[in-house]
Amino acid sequence: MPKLVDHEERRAHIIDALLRSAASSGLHSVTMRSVAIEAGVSVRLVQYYFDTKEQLLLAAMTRLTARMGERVQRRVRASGAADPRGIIEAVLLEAVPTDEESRAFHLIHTEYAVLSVTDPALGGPQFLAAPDEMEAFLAAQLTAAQQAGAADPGLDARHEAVVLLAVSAGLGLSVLLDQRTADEATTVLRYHLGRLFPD
Amino acid sequence: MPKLVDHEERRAHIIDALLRSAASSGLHSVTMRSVAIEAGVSVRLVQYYFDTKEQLLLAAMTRLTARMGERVQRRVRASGAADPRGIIEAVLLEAVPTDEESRAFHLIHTEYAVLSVTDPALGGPQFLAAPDEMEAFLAAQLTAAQQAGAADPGLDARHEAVVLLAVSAGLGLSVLLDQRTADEATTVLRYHLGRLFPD
DNA sequence: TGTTTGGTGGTATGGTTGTACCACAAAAAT
DNA sequence: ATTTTTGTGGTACAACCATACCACCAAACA
Repeated sequence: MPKLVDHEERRAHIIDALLRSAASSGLHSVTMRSVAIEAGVSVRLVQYYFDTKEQLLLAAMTRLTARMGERVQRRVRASGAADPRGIIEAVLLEAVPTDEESRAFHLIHTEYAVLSVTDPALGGPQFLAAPDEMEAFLAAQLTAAQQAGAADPGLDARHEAVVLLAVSAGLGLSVLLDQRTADEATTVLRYHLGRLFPD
Repeated sequence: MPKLVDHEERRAHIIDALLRSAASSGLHSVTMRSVAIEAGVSVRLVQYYFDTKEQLLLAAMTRLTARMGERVQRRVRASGAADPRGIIEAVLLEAVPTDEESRAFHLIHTEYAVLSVTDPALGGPQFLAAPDEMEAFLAAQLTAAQQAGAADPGLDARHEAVVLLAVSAGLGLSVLLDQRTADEATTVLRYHLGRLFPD
């Protein structure tokens, strides 16, 4: 079997074109043609590597969540935080779109999420697994902080984890909608963390 | 001039058909035809009362936000709350979709909001005014509660108002995405309020 | 009574979309 | 050397969309 091109690399190239296109004009406006043009290939090629548009969208969503996960991990590592508070802060601040890439990711991710409510074709459980995991992780970090005496022992870790997730999602969305600047959102998030971790 | 039909009533009827259609299959999938069918009228009529699709969508958004505002007011009145805490709780709990109507409203509203990020035709400031007003209102209520000795005096009212708005939006979204039940969201929201208003 | 005007239906049209189909080149396998 | 197989381009097609256009009816006004 002749294999001249790296399939995965081609697919990634096309998906990135889709993400770029979706970032500027919205996920709803991406078409096979627009993706092809943005990627600098023919429509036939997009068809070749992703049989149908639905599969293309699905693959793009998978890649998107993967890239977002990488960003979180990189940020946590870059923050150099070892204590629960630093880790929590790093994780949650990733939900606030600062640079253009982050803004694009969150916008598209939100579009996918909203779309998945009415379109069952887009993996329903795709949007359930990650937050569930995150919630458990945050609760564990909070509990650890409480045991270390860093966090208010009166807190209900489980509930606070849900609040943290909700507030970061809500703040992120408000920044996306230009209701707030990223700096304001960051300040508020830090303030809220300060209430959980008394100095 | 012969005037057999009430224009506003006809428009409302068509818009409600749009909202019903959008609630079940998503705002992105509403077409002139689908709205006409749902409303039981001809496509020509939809054209007649709303010249273009864009105007139809705009009118529907206006009506949607109006209906949502009414719901908030009705809920506050129904709660019979006179103290800041009761009022705040009533207002924020309206962001949690419980009944089907509320769920539909919030879904469509969110779709509009996300759409407005990339589509400048949909009123940009439409989504800025309401939250801004709400934030000021919540901050004022919090300050009043602090002065009455009901709320923790150590709180930064302005920041807490932003947090409240974000957490209710985030919780509402998570309920919409079926990440959480409405009951869980309600419990968490009440828990969070309990932290601001010590018993 | 005739004529304007508001309300309605049906249909044509120009454009776009996802996808299927056909052809062809070149590398691998035989 | 010939026959697969993989990658690629171009194009055709059926469906659907928003909108423009044409015709008609009945109510109001003259």
